[in-house]
Amino acid sequence: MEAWKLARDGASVRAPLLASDLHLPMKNNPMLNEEVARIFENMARVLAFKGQDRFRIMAYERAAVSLRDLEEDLAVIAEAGHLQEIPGIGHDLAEMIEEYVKTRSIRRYQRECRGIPEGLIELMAIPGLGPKTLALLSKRCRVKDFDSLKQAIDKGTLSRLPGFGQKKIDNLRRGIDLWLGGKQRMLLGVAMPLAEDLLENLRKIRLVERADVAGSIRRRRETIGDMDVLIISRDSPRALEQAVKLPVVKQVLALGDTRATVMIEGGIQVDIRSMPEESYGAALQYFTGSKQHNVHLRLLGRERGLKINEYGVFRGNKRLGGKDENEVYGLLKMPLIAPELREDRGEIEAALEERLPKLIDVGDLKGDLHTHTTFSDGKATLEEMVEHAAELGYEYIALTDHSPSERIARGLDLDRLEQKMEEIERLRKKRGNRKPHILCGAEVDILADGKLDYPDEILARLDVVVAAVHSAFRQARDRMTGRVLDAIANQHVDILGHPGGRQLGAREPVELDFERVVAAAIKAGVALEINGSMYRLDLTDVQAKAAQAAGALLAIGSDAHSTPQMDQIRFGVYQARRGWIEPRPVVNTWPFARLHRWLARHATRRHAISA
DNA sequence: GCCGTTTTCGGCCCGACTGTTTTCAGTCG
Repeated sequence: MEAWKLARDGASVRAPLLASDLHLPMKNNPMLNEEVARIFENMARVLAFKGQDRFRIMAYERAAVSLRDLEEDLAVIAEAGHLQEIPGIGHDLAEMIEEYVKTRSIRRYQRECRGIPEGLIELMAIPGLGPKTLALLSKRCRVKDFDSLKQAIDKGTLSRLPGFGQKKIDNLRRGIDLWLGGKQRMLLGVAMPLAEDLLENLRKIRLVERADVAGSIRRRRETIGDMDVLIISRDSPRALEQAVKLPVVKQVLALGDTRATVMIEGGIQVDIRSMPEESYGAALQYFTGSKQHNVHLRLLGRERGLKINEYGVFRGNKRLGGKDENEVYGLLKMPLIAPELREDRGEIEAALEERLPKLIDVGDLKGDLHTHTTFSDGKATLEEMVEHAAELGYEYIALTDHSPSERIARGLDLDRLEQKMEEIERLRKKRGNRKPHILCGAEVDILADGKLDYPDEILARLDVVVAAVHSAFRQARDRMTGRVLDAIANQHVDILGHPGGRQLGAREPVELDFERVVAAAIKAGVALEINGSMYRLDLTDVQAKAAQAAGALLAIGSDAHSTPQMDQIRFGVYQARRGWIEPRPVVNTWPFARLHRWLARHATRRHAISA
């Protein structure tokens, strides 16, 4: 499987970056695990709605998470009889998975769903709307799906319910907006593997000479609406006919001689366009967008007497080019602009003046400074994480487990932290001179009052301190800003983790005076994180750009909770590229010696890191 | 419903926050 490398932009990739590149068996049905995970998730919701035992509910939730983390196909595991080796899968759930693999349905699930209106349970995914509220709404307001919920809110019937005030109703409205937004757009981290899978299948069709994804996926936007795919074929109608028969295609919405529209597994709509070879670059440029970027470009062309469309660049009827993207930009007297920059945020002017940034690439990273292990809520042991870092070719890795306030994540109390330090020391001895350097760190909660979750004398003994907000997200702007500034002012803090605190489609960012935070971070030499978790991508592209322009240091972290997730750091890099980020200010592109000097910038820290 | 190097039964996810209360229920992580 071809990784999503950025080779077409002249960048190189040093290490394999997909789990599929790392000798793991390929899934033969990438959606099967997800389908079962969704059923278990739904089962948990149904049981919660019925007010069943919370531990039973948790078991289903845990199983769903566990399945999503799986690299192998469930059908393969079931075949081998190893289902119960999956964490969180016992006798009963294994049986249910087997049944699903065989029959594509689970009788027990259907039994539990009986009598519950379709469309009711999914409402529980609305932030702020839990099982109790939903049960109440269902009983007292006849809410049975999204429409009836909306009606109940608009008619004002909710305010008559016990415990329902104006604020609660406003919150529910906000939750619905978030949910709708999250529903319409898919996370980049979900869409990219689907695109990858589709391209791989398209390229296997003999009549397809080339296939690429364009659109917002190619620009690496954090969420994706639909997918645009381009192909070259000598026989477009027949190639498209074969394309819509691929197993990943669930529904054919349109099929013509040069274009097909389909719905693929995962519920995403795909436009497949077949283009003549001489127009391919122009088409790739055109369908990559963004719209604003293209409008600006075409305007520029017109000033020079050129017409630009998806078939090429023309003067009158004379075709000047369009075979590849370089030609298109070249005819406008500018170098190729990386897809991530094409948002009309000044990149065209920068290209004309030859001051485009030299964008960071995955291959520039020399380590990961934000990871979790089994000491807190990670899935992989300390040693497994270090070993995977070695496979990625990293010079260093920081293991930054949670602090005690993060109870749900089994944050480390002082005893456990002591144990972790000892284990790291043992591992360092065992590994000798082999890379990577192992840094003992913590992701330390910034408590509601701005204090940190470990005392200073403990922080002083850590090699890397990532400080982050994990609670009291709704504090007013002044209070939240003061809280974060307090954390930055602590001399032991190195990185401000996921500064915005948002989760895509699920939680709004915190209210923060970002400029003041950047200024304080610069003064203190603290790096701002670009968190690579596909659910966070935080800083945003715009914030990252502003931070770099102001002179701030940055760190790109995977926030990995398992070894495969370490590879997701690429999403942080994509986000950085969208923010015009160059390698220079990103501390984890630095060689270890330089990173070490930075980490040891405060006298209290100088003794700490053993190398 | 899962899990087990004290347990095959009895633990497991409990504290913070919000909004609504006047002592607490629901939701979230």
